[in-house]
Amino acid sequence: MLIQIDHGCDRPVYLQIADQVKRDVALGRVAEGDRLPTVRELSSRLVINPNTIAKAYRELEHQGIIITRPGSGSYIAQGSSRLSEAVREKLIREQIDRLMVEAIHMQIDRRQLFGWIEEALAKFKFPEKGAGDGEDRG
Amino acid sequence: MLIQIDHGCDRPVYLQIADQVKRDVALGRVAEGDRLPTVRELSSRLVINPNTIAKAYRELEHQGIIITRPGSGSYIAQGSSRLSEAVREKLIREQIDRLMVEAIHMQIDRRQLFGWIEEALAKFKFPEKGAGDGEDRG
Amino acid sequence: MLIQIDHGCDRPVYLQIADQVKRDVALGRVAEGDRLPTVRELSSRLVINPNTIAKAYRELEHQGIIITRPGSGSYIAQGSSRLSEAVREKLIREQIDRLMVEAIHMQIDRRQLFGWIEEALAKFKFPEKGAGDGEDRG
Amino acid sequence: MLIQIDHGCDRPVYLQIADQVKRDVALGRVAEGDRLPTVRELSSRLVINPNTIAKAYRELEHQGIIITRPGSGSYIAQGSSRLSEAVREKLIREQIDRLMVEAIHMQIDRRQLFGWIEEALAKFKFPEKGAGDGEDRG
DNA sequence: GTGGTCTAGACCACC
DNA sequence: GTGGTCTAGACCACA
Repeated sequence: MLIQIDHGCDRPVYLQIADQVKRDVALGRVAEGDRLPTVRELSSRLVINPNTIAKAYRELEHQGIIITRPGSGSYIAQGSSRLSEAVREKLIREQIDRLMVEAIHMQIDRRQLFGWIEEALAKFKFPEKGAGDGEDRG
Repeated sequence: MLIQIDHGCDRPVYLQIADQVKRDVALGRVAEGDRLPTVRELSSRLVINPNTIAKAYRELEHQGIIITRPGSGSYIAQGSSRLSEAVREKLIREQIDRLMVEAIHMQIDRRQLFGWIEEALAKFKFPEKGAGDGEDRG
Repeated sequence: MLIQIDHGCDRPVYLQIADQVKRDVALGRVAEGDRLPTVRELSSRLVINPNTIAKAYRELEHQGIIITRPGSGSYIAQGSSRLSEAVREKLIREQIDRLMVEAIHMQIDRRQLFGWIEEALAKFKFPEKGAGDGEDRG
Repeated sequence: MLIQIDHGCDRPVYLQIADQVKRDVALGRVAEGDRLPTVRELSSRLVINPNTIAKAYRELEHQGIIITRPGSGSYIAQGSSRLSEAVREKLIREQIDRLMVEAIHMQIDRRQLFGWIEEALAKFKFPEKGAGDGEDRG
């Protein structure tokens, strides 16, 4: 699992790590039950304090993305969201709105933005509920 | 200009204010040259420390969204981003990716997400510059 | 808010703190919106590292018991459990079973245990859904 | 003796094992003098490190639940707690309080909780010593 | 070996 | 003033 930290970025390091693990799960690059790098290994690889890695893993565990077994290591959990449907819709729609606002202020036009979104929709591995819906996209 | 603060939300107050000003510009609710409420007025209306309002305005000015004329007030600036095209594309695509990651982890399916995005694309006021804008960029 | 730490106990200090805050909420000793002691104050009062207090508060926030606003402080949130009904029942019944097992191995007899449980049921402030259910108990 | 390990659970494996042995004693499924599986047998059956099993047995022996005779095996001991009466009462009452706190935060109502407790009280095999045991204690 | 807890202290963002 | 992040390092529990 490749993880990169941008120390110039204002996002906290521990969240950058959590983001990237979540991203790899979302992209299908890691599967349920896969073992994550140990705290110490990632710590020495990224030259970051072990506590910071541990904090990232704890955050992921709180979100139900991984489970961590003391003495053994951390593993990708089953994908499950504990939030109600209404709350999830609200959160995602807010995030979409923020994206629109940013794009407009950066003078991205609608067609360009739409193109990038389509690329992203194709790139990620969505959980398709029905059969035969999106197999030829990703 | 209507601004509402959610103190239960984890987003800093000064960014909530800046977000909403930017949003109103993006939605076309306010236009270039419009005057913003004074720091003092907004401060008493929202029952928020004036320093916080001032910080929000400073943030907006830094992003080029408004201009502040000492002794006169703050005004909506021309929509122009000072960032290079490459940086703007990178930032927006990162934001799109984060949206995909969150949606997947909240088990939103692709079709549902696409629907919400289409609604948002329609709702906001994009600067359409004609058809020949970014097609040869790569 | 009175909080006491037993350093001889094997339960982590940060969980002892979280337990006692939860307990005070459950007993009705603090109400929604009440402010908790600041991290620094509790830290100096209990002679415990501020990070440990902060960890307790973060745990409470993850459980939805409190909300914490940077720069302002931490406050009791609305009582809400995010777990599904089935999961909640399973967790509580497991805890009841553990109680029975311990009591039996400590040779507490059934009547004695029942008495203590009745006392506890009366002592705590349960959310009574219907009208006129348990007012004469607590 | 059936023992099952939930690796997803946060309770340490060695305590899960000890819990289940204690539970079987409390339920009357095993009686004094019964022989426990050997460390080696349980180790291979549960696919768990023998050290972990040994630790569970050590814990049980420490609590006086089992006795281990080197070269012979481990056996269920006589049910007797080495703790003083006051300490036992304190420990059990604390456990009852924790149960109340958790139930309240999970929004279980008093009647529902009482029902579950009654079921558990009936399910387990308490050592009823007659009616005149602890009436003048507290 | 693994992760968890706790301490001590620096620095930053927010109000 | 408030809490948040990160570092450094000691010690413990678990497998």
